[in-house]
Amino acid sequence: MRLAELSTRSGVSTATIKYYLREGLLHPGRRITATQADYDEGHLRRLRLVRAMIQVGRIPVNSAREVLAALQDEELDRNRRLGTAVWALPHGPAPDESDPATDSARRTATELMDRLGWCYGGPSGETPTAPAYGMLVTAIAALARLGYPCATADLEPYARAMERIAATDLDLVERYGTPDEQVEAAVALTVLYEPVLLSLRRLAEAEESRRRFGGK
Amino acid sequence: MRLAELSTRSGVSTATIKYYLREGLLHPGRRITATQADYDEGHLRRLRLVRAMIQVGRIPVNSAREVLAALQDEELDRNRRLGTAVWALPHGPAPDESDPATDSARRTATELMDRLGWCYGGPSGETPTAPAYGMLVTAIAALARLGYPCATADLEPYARAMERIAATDLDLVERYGTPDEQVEAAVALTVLYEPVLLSLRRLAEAEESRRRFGGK
DNA sequence: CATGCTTGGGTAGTGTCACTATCCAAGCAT
DNA sequence: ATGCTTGGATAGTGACACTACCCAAGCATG
Repeated sequence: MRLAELSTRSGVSTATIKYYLREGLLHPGRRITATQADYDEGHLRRLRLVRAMIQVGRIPVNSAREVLAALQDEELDRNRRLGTAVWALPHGPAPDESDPATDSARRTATELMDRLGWCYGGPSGETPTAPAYGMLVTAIAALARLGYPCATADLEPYARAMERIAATDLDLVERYGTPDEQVEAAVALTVLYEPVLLSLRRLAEAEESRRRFGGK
Repeated sequence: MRLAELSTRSGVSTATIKYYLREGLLHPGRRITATQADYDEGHLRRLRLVRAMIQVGRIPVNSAREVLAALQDEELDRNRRLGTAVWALPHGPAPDESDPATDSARRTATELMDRLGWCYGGPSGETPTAPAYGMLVTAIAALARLGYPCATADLEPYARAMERIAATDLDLVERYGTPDEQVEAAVALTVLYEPVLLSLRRLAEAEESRRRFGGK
């Protein structure tokens, strides 16, 4: 398959594919002549994954490259590959340590983790705090600054719901046979179910609001 | 309070505050002299909301302006104000109608809504499909193109979880007294709980993965 | 009252990001 | 031989969220 065909089959312009090749999100094709290269189904699949991560999952190109690199790092076992990949996902601004609300938020988050019995360490297990943990602290601090309640008890129902979601996620992942497939599936499902969750939440809120405040 | 004090109290640079004033995210201060203006606690509060929406909630400046405009539109009742505000939140690319996966995704989404008994219309009730609905269709289609299962039955547990989350959200909102406060709270909680949910999900996935695949 | 610093408003510039347009030589097709 | 297509490289584009600079008006200080 040549570049033009890869483009039509994926719906991505040749210019953009060339950009992804330059950025290392896609392996170079097999060179046929000095001016032609051959791409296969693997390229097509990877290209679709890249597009979905960037456009639907809103992952920056640089992060996508890191995630993909982690996916195929032969040095690592399955767990670490997955952990490293999720580690590379964007996670917003770091907590603002100069703000006292951050300290308070960090205490709330730690208390929540304790109550749930969660570890929040990295893939290597040496408990460098996960990026998602910083993301949580930042969000709790922002809510606190605005005067919205965010005590451990307020967060617990959300955490419990996410516990069930995570179990469902991993059930889906375990449908896949090989570790390689599982790791890719885990990343794809983590990233692409995010918009699914957020949109379902907004729809559910609209529905609940309609039910509570009159159905007209 | 003058601009400089607003800046130190909020932690936002004067240049950025001036930018927000220009963009209409913040009302102009009360003019004292030709070169001085006075800002109050309301400005500080609004500024913190704007910052949180943009930095933590990752809302573009233009969308934030629309959301805030809807919040204080005196023409509308509470439900419509809220609906209009949530309507203005970013919702990713529209579904790609030229792709057959989109048709299939739309059928899946409709079936899901039916099974849950949800409406998916707008705040005005005339059922122009909600932006969140398009967001859902886009995500399902992307998953389908990658070969990941996304049948109605796969989505239902996620939707059920979000149903409970939405109920919790609205319980929090109902703590607030006046409709004005409730509308602001609803938007703030919708936007700022999104990173909370996503980070909790990633932490829960890490925890669940640790439990299933060995805790070392 | 002169001097110099600060203030708020306006304009123009910056860095990042995700592409996109253009150019070029090599090749294939007729 | 001629002209179109291909892949690679370089430079440019438009959106975005600021950010730096300039200016005239004010206040503060000796």
